[in-house]
Amino acid sequence: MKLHNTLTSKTDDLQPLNPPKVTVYTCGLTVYSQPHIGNWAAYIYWDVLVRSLKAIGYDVVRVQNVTDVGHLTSDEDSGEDKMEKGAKREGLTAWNVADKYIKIADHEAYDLLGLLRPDYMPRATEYIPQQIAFVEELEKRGFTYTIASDGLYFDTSKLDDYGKLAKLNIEGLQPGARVAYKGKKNVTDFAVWKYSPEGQKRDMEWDSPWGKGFPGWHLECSAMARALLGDQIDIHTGGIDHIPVHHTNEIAQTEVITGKPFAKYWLHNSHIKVNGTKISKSLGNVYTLQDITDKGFSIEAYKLLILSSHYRTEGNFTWAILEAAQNRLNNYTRIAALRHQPLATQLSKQADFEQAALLIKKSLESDLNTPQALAALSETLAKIEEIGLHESQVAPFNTYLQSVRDILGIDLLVANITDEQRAMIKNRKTHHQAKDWEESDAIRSELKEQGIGLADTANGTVWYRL
RNA sequence: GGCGCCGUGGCGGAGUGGUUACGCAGAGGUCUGCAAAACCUUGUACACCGGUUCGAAUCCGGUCGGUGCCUCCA
Repeated sequence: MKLHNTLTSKTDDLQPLNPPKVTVYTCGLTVYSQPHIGNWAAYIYWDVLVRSLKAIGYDVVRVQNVTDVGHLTSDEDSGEDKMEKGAKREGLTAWNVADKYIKIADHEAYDLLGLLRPDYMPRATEYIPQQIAFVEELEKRGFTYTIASDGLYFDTSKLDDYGKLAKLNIEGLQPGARVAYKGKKNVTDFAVWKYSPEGQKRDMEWDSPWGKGFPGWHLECSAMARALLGDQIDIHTGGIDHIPVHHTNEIAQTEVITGKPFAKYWLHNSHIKVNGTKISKSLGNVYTLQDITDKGFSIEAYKLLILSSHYRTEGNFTWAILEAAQNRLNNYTRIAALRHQPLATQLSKQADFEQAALLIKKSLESDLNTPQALAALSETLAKIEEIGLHESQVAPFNTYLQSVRDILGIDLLVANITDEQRAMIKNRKTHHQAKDWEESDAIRSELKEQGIGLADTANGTVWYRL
């Protein structure tokens, strides 16, 4: 498996720390509002990553956290906690907001998108003792300092290699838009523990050796990754936006304590744009899965749209592009339905399904080249459409479709029609042969209402799902 | 201002120093009761300017353009 590693800026061969085990940590959602299609794009890619690793034979242990506290509205450690802000907006407590969006996200990810559930999905609020212990260790090593009535901060100047992931130019940060928060020793310093504002009661706050408050956002990933996966992990994934701050700070904290490289491979997905520009609330182009189904498109088509571009490419979303993906998917399912309708065609011309499956696997082993994998899938299906499926090839074809589902997460195992529907098709054939077009067409339109389309080909009538 | 990414045929989007990516859409044709599908034919792409090379869209430099993070948003 070759993967592009942000840390080395190169596409490296995956060499796990303890093969065949591969540990994967994915930065999860902050559960304070409705997830949008851009959020899901990232998880679709990492889902295929995990599926590919498993297909290769690795024993994957995956953690994906749930950020339910501490994520501020600014990377400057100023501003509000997104959770508390969401609570205010919805007239709920922060705890209720978290529960609400965890439920929604869960439904969308695992019911609608059909992603694989990670082995662990820890909530930051469930790991407060571990986070406090983590900060205590940082403090013991002299990496922290206090800003009165604000919080405990990590002193990034004490690290020689701070910013190695992002290749940060610390000097360059000074004159820019990024203004140092008051009291910080260095612009890049970040909070590991924030105090509850004086005279205010937060929904989420805990006692700590430094006073009542809540953990810094970056801390949770470091603490939970360590608690669940150990001092070192193989692969850490996340959005490209997390490179300069969040992941940089995770590395700083963890490596101070363990003295070892945190993650061996850092994978980052680019963001998908909408209408050629970034997804942003102020631009009003924040779409959800609901919007997709409301327009009559399928969630599976959206997955296909995402996988049609590489995870490191800035993808684009428009309704026209989604329509193209939907058409492509419809063609796939129409051909996949042939698994129930073998023809007495020439066996010698059949596709080599084992080879075809291997082609997909090889593409994904090449830094998760999903567009290339889909091209291979398209070519295989096109061949079946062209020559039909021989009776003896039904089983290999099904095996192939299963591997497509397992590795790409695209389910083309189209269900068979009912006996009744089969009888209707047979009945229509009788009328058709008798040139009784009226009756023949009536049956056809009745089937259409049941979601079954018919095509009279040179080899007879073929059905497909609409 | 700092850091980064990208520029491929109508749209989306891979890849490679010399060979058809692939998909969607379009055009012409064959077939066909109709419909749908299929099949055949069709686009000879790689921002621009230099350089390296026998040969570059693919490597190097520059120019122009777009876009992202640093601020609500993955």
